[in-house]
Formats: sequence, C-alpha cells, structure tokens
Amino acid sequence: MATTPAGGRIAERKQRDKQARRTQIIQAARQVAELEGWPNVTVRRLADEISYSQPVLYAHFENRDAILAAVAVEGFQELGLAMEQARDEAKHGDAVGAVAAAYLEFAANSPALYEVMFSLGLSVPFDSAATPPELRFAFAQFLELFQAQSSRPEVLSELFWASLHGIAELTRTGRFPPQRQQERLQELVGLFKVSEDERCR
Amino acid sequence: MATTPAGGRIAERKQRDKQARRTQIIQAARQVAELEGWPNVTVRRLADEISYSQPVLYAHFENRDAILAAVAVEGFQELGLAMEQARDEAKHGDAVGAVAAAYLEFAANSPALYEVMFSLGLSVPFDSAATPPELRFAFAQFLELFQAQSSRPEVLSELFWASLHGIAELTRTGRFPPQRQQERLQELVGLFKVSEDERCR
DNA sequence: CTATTAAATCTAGCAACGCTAGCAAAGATG
DNA sequence: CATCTTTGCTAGCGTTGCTAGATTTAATAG
Repeated sequence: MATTPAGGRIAERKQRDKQARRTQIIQAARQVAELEGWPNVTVRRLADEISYSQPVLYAHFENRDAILAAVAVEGFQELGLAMEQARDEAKHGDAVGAVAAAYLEFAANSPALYEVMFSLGLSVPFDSAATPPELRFAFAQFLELFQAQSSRPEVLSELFWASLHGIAELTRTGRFPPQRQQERLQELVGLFKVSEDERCR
Repeated sequence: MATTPAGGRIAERKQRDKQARRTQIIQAARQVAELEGWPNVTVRRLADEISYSQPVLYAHFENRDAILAAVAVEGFQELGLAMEQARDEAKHGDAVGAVAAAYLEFAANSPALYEVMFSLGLSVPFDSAATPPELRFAFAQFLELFQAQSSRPEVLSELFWASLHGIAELTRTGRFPPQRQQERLQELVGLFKVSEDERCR
C-alpha cells in the first residue's frame, strides 16, 4: 500500500514542499533582519533558522542578494496593498493624506523591510520590462491619486513618492526627529493639495 | 648637522605626515568607491592604494566604518558649500530653485559619495550633540532658504530636504528615469514657491 | 521484498573579508 | 655608538558567501 501509482502526485508534493521552504527562508530573513539587522542575515544563519544546511538555500536562490530581493518584492506587495486600502477607505475624503499616512506608517513599522526595498544596493528594476508586478502595482497607487486632478500625473506622482521616501528614509536613519512627523505629514499633504487645484486658480 | 635640537619640529612633522596619510586614505576610498562601488572598498584594497600594510589604516581609523564615516563628513561639507554658493549666486532670484538644482547635481555627479552620506548604515548622527558641524552647516542652508518667508522654517526645510533626497535616491537607484529630472525639479520648486507665499493668499 | 537508479542533502573546504597580536625595522634620544 | 621608542609588517584568527564531492534518502523496477 501507499506505493504511488506513478501519478504526478509526488512531483506535485515536492513542488509544494519547495515553495513552502522558499517562503520559510524569506520569512526567516525578514524576522532576523527586523530583530537584529541585515548584517546578521547570513546564509549560515538562515540555514540554521530553517534547520537545513547552507547549500539547500542555493537550490532556491542564486545567491544571498536574491534572497534579499525576494524579501523586497514581498515588501512592495504589502506596501502597495496598504496604500490601496488607505485610498479606498478615504474614497471621497482626503485620499492624498490617507495614502501618505499609510506609506509612512509602513516604513516606520517595518524599518528593515523598507530598508531592503530601497537602501540596500540590490537592483530591483523599476521601469524596465523586468520590473516585478508588485512594484508596478505600488507605484500605480500613486498614479491613481493624481490621475484625475493633474495634467501630468507621472511627474506629480514621482514627486509625491520621492517626498514620502525622503521623509521615511531620513526618519529611519535618525536624521529627522520623530516627534515632528505629524507636522511634516500635514505640511506635505497641504503642498500636494494645492497642486491638485492647479496652483490656486 | 641636521640632528634636531629637540624642538617640537619632528613631532610636528610626524603630525603632518599622519594627517596627509589620513586624507590619502579618504581620497583613495572615495576614488575606489566612485569607480568600482563601495563593496570594492576593502581595507586590503585601501592599504594597497596608499602602499602600506593593513594595520596602518587602523592607526588612523578605528575600523572600516570609521573610514566611510570620514568620507561621508567630507561629502556633507562639499554639499553644504555647493548649496551655499548656489544660494549666494541667486541672491535675489530663484534661490529655492538654485539650491535644489545644486543639490541634485551634487547627488548625480558623485553617486557613491551621496550613497555613503545617506544610504550606508553608518550612523553620522544629526540632531544630537555629536553631530559634526559639516552636517549642521549643510542643513543650515535649507533653513536659511525658508527663514524669512515661512512661519515654520524647520518643517518646511525638512520637507524640502526630504523631497530632494527622495528624488536623488530614487534616481541613483534607477527607480526614476533620468530624462524627466528637469520636469521634476520645476514642479518641486513650484510647490515650495507656492508655500513660500503662504498658500496663495 | 530487494536491487538499481535518481534525487536530495550534508560535510568539508576555498577564497576573501575585517581585524589583531607579536615581531622586525627604522628613527629619535642619550 | 648604544639604547629605547616608535612605526610598520608578517602572519594568522574567526567569519563571510559560495561550491565540489561524498553520502544519505527517496523513488522506480524486477
């Protein structure tokens, strides 16, 4: 009994196991990074976390950077979803402010995740054909914000994104005192609200 | 002849030599970083560049990060000076636009230098007592920009800085297509000009 | 149930890294 | 010239990312 009748079952199961271990690796990387910083995310450490030897990791990812890139993509997915939700909930209210707040909250709550998405030197391409859909989706949330009101939604979206990224990054690295964050947020939203009205006309 | 009469001369000369070698190390680090990236800036490589053995470097800097931090401080000095000059040259013209352009030009011309100033995980503290004067000076340039016109110059300065930093960083890491940079700059300046007039009143 | 083949996993090791102890050379002082 | 301090180098430790080759485990066939 139980000897498989050669159906694709076992290959299927192996695929599942492989996928499960892949996400296990990514989760371990995230957790260690968030708790102890990215320098502590070594291949040996991750192997230990998932109770396998190091070479197993290289069956899932080409190298260490590929692991970080996978974490980054997951981060972009979550960020995009958070922004979408914020935009939906403030449908006819202050969508710009809601998205901005959601963005900064994401960055503040998962600093290591945010770091790997932007600061670490790995190249998750953006505007090329190889850009992961998670990244496109996240930026699409910005575009939707200014699609209706502005004549040049791309430029305004990029600018809004850049401002939020700058605030997040300078806060994360301790350059901005955190207590004024609310004021910064309000001022920023004010600026881009003005621009929605096409310069006070 | 030439045997020193015990004056502080030789100690003085040694001090000079030491200082010279220190800047030599910093320059080597900058050059290698700009040409081959920060991962190639290893202690062995720097030792080779200045034709000394590795331990000599540790007589000047506590560790590798201290070298990078020194490069970063140099970068802040140059950035601050560039901004000051731009502000002076456009004294009664578009100071905001001039400073913004100077900032982005600096970041674009020295990407590795800009990277070590912000992205690398080393902590050059900002608002604490141990903040290097070069850093204070650079941020002071932003403050001066909005000192007169705005009621809250700190918040507006931080916001302006964050926007520029975001643009610089997203451009450096290939997230922004470089060709729209001019448009982004104009739009940004427009936003902050509006805010100078206290919201179009 | 056993033998054979294929797949998965581990052990062990390489080169390069940051960093340091301990020795050799050079320079300054008597 | 002899002594002593300073300066620099050689060599090596522990850790990193990554990989080849042996080994064990699992799947197939008789």
